[in-house]
Amino acid sequence: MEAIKVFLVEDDPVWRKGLIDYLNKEPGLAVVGEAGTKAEAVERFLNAGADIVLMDINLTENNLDGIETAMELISLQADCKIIMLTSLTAEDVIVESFSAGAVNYISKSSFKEIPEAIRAAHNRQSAIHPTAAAALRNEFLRLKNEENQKLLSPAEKDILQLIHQGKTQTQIEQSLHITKRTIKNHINRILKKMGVKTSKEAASKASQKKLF
Amino acid sequence: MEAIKVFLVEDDPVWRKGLIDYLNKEPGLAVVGEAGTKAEAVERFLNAGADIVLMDINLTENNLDGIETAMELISLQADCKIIMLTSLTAEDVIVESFSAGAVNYISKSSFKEIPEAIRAAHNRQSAIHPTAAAALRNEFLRLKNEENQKLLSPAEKDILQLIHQGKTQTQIEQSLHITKRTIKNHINRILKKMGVKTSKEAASKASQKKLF
DNA sequence: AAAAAGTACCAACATTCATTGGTACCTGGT
DNA sequence: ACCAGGTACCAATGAATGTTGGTACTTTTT
Repeated sequence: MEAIKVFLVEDDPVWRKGLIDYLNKEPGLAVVGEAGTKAEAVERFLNAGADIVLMDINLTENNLDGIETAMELISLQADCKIIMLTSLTAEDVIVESFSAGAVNYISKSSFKEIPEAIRAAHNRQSAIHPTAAAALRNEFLRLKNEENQKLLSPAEKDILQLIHQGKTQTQIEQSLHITKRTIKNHINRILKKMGVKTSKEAASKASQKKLF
Repeated sequence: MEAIKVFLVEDDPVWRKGLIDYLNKEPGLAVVGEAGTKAEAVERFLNAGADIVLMDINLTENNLDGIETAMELISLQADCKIIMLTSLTAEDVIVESFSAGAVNYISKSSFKEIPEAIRAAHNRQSAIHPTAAAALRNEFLRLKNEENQKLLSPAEKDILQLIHQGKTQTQIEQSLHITKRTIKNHINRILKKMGVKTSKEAASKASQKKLF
């Protein structure tokens, strides 16, 4: 079986040398290219013909140009699999990395897991590391919630609230000073948007999903 | 140290008995409540005082009422940690589960990992399983992309496209039959939206992030 | 210096979406 | 038969956003 070809992007010469030696000793892994800057990475990447990219996020002091570099490599080869390597655990950096297209995110402190992560990425079994997975889940929930908030218009939310409190259409008519016709129209749009059949269903579902 | 208290929701009596025996034998784990239906779960959950819920997704044949049940339990106790248990690997079911608020998603076929997942969830170290993590990542990318598409208006996208092709404002003026003034205004809004300083930057960033 | 790009406002117009209400009809329960 | 809820349209109004272009000026590039 052929070795998995790894392209390494790391500015620190000590880490670079250390990682190359370390990975080349691993059975089934071979470092086929290396770069220390964004420019070098872009220049050498396609010729290296790598399966996996291992990318340090801080290519220069106080800079996240590894994320930019990742995006560049993906524009060069859409299906390239990039694993981010860093000591940072800030959620926004993790999220940015995945947003840029990275398949995994590993802390330099747990560098022992790198070979396993490379193999997993190569087999499309993205076993995302706990801290990164938690960040991804949080961001997913944030995005889902944002999407949910936009589903219903203010007037629709008002009406659904009152239905949830058990009010009839006649009672809502009095509460909001609008005609039953308007209410029926709003409810009809709500039912279509939410894919349910009755306003009670819509109200309880909306309450569970925090749609209002 | 006190044992982690687990509440089990599972309709199949064989699995239910098996899981209870299995988990109770694990050091540090104790099943403190069980339910076979949504109604039972809602009724018994708060009294059980559990730390973690292990929830089968199919409480009835061909039904995903485990997801609904999860949402119900979360409305009862917002911070309850629910692990979904299922044999399904459909991406939308996984996504729905996390959307409902689950912290993890385990296949019944890898039931040996359940104790570890329970401990991880209890320590807030959500080590999400590979298949689920991949689904979560896909959905995250889908949502991010949707968000990205909305950043720029149609006219702004058109202009950015042409800039990316290397056209000058004078050339764009001729292509789109609008004055240079309009173009400058569009570009100005684009630069503010994207937080960059030049239109070239904006164009290459937009191309990388697939904003048009 | 000239050309190209960018900044900082303002304003008319179009389009899209939300809100409100209309007519007319169907369904399920009491 | 009546009433509440629901379906299927249509339409006027208002608010928000997008589009286009204006004046006037500064910065950057060639």
